[in-house]
Amino acid sequence: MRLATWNVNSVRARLDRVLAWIDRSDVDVLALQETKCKDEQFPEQAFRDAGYEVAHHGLSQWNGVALLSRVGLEDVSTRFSPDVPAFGDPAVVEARAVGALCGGVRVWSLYVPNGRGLDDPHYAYKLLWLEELRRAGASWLAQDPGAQVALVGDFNIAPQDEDVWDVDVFAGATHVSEPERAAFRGLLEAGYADTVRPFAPGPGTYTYWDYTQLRFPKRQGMRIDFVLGSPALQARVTGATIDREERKGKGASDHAPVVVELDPNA
DNA sequence: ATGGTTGCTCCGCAA
Repeated sequence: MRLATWNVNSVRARLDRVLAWIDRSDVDVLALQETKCKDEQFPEQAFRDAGYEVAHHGLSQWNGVALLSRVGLEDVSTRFSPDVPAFGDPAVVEARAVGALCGGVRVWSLYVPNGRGLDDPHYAYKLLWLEELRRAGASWLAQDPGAQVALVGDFNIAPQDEDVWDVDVFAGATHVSEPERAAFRGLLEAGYADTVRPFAPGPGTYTYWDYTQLRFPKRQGMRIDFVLGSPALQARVTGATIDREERKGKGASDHAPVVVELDPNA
């Protein structure tokens, strides 16, 4: 079974490219982030025609997450906890998570808040959101240590110095701050491992390149998209790739798809 | 040449 995550940065602007990528990547489950549309605007039929069941959660032109699966899509939820932090006035739980049982794996497509700046209210919100995710993730494994759970998506955190092209450039910025990295470590300590890094080690291995400043051709990126797996899921991982090719050319998302191969017999 | 983006929606904001 092939499981992938991809921040597509608008599913409508990139539909042809997403369909083409699905076709050649042969994924069974694809988690999308930043679909940038409401449910009624999501091109559900195009993915159904490609053979996938669809769960989308979008409330506005911002955020938006989806799961596509051709190995079953059951028990869909848009809240990983009853206490997912809300943001704004009025406070709203944003469209940043959708989970479902796909082929025996509980998959969560996650779009972690950006944070914007260390003194921005979005930064505190980001840390709260991550802490609630950690709490929820830990509780699932406390209930069932053998659960196959995948927390996948755009975490908007570069956990290690080598996950950015020049750590000095990010001094005082989000994505690399110690509280964010501690929040990410909290997920690891709860039992979820980075299933991709062993197969795609750094330095210089990234999943995102800013559109500006010619970051992609200069190979100046960030590793901020992850497939975190529970122990039972980790045991099934036989390989992983970051599809850097997909970042090339006209009309590319600023993020590359991240793919994990799972042993079907485990 | 010292810059060089994209998507949404409406001309600013978010990333």
